[in-house]
Amino acid sequence: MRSKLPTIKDIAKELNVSVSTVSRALRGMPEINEETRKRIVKYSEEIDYQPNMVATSLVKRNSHLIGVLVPNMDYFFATAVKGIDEAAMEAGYTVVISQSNESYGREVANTQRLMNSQVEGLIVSLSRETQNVEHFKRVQRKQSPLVFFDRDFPGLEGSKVLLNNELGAETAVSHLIDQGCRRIAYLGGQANLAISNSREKGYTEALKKAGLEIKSEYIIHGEFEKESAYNNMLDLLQLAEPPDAIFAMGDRMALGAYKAIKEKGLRIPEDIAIVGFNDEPIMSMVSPSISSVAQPAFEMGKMAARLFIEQLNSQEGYKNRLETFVPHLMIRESSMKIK
Amino acid sequence: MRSKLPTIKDIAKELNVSVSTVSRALRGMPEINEETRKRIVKYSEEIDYQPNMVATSLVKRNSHLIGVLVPNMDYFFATAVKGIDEAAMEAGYTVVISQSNESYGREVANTQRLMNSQVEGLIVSLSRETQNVEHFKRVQRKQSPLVFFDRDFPGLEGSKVLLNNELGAETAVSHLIDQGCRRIAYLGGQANLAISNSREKGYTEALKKAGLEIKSEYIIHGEFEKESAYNNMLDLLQLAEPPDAIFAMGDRMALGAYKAIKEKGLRIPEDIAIVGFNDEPIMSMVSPSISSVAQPAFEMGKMAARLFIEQLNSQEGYKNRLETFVPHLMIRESSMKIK
DNA sequence: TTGTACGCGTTATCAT
DNA sequence: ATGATAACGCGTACAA
Repeated sequence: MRSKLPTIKDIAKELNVSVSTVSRALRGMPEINEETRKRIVKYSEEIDYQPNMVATSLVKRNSHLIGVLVPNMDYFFATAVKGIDEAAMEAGYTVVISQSNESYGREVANTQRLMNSQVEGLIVSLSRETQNVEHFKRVQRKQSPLVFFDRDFPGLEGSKVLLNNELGAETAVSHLIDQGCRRIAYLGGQANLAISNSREKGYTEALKKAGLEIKSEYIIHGEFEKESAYNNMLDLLQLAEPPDAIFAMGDRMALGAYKAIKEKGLRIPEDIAIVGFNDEPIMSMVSPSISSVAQPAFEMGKMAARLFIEQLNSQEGYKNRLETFVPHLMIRESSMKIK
Repeated sequence: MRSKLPTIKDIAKELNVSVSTVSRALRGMPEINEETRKRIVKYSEEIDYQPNMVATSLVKRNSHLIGVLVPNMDYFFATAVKGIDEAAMEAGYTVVISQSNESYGREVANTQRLMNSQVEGLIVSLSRETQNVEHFKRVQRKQSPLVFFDRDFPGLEGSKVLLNNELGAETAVSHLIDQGCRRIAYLGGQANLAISNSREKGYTEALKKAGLEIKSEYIIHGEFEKESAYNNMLDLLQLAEPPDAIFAMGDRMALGAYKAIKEKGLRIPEDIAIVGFNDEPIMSMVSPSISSVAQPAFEMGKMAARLFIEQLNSQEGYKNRLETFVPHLMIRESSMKIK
């Protein structure tokens, strides 16, 4: 279906003026007679004329579309996307979102698809599976802006908006130490994940600074899901010296540990304190509420969009930028031993 | 930045053939000499030629872009969008997402923005504030496909993908009755909201069928947020005959009630049972876990995209379609009084 | 099988 | 102040 829409040609014909006059009038160029401009504007509104952005894009060589590729739409990414959207909108850009579902294959496919969908460049957060970033080379060869956020990878080239994960972890663990915890365990992700490693580093740093021993049996590399953390927590509870605090690299994992601890009849935070990472809404909804390291997701998204547009408007020889954000610890019941 | 990209013209010049030959070869048209096609394909790959979709869109008069407008990115919509994306991708379409943040003003603005961004039509879920749907008339005048999902409004014209909310509510309340509950309260939204009313209707239906009295003090019209439900629940507990079960029109509200009940030292489900609506992940994560009515979000999204594409490919005189989905009750600890 | 020429809707350049 | 015309990159009748 879809019938033919009116174009500036139709307007020109109807009003006996040239297309250029119509074009100029509609775009409010100065050199137009006020009379004719009014006639043109009036008639355009009558027939509900809408400019065809595709044609404009072709001439101007831009689509004003930004491709966004995220692993999923959990709270963090949904919020970040809102930030991207807001900044993009302000600058007159529209966002095309695509989810990789944490799958490398889909990430590659979606990268292609987005680039073929007229987007002017990409804002990307890598999938958890991604261990190869060749598919982005194409984007760069095209000289298109490429901004990564939240997730990094060795050898990745492009502007980046990252969180100081190490600092976040260190802050969280130091807080647990301040609360009197001495046997703090780390529930982390697979050993090759950049984010997990940064947070682990922050964890060990905090322990070192406090002069506490780093015990390998307190450092767990598991899956991201709740179930995995639940099982790992049960194992931790079997230790001769079970931990008196848990720092989890993600809220899902924190919730798994939380469940295991509760089921064993132990008290939170009295017996075992917990701090998670991401500050998902659920953390404040459960009882006792759970402390968590919050990321400025919205701000990070905004910044990503800003870097994108900056690069778009830049001249030859743009240098990739790196913006690092500082996380903020949300202290809740699960880690408040000292009232 | 952004340098000039190679076009079929460049390829034609380099290979001493005409642009039409290149165009045909690249799109695998049959009437091309196998020799020349190989030369062309080979060279195109060498210089990493990427077709300019903007130009193609202009000629073909389609952008293969679907505009999606959702109120937010909570679990339901995130999942629905995944469904839309999947079906769209299969059909060669790309999705442009925009969030209204439950604001009428943003909905209107985003509708305009999307339509100006070359999308071929819209898949929309209304914002909670929306009480006027004039802004969609424009889309329809353009003969563009318009599909609404999840949220309806009187007088709204377009294809629709809805949930049988009444049935969902009735199922939930009947289940509570089966579990022995007799004083069931309904935590609903503002009185002018279609979804809230449908669910309220299901609630009263179930009571009627069981021959139970419908008490107005058990029917609450509040806000969607947890806090509002929390306060309303506290009020309910003050009644001479407090309810022995809560059916909430949304999970957030269920969580608010949940919190109030727990704080008052009452047991769930023994003293008061709870059923929510939406089946957000959190419902299975808390303890006791909370029953909830699940919507087939992914399938609903897929269907919306299918209707969209169907309409796009249809001839003159397409009739709007209505697809209704059946919800499914997830029974969990919060409503299992009979083991 | 291949080439020529025009059109898609708009903007930009150069005249008038 | 306005008009004619050539782009933008690609697809496609029509010709050859």
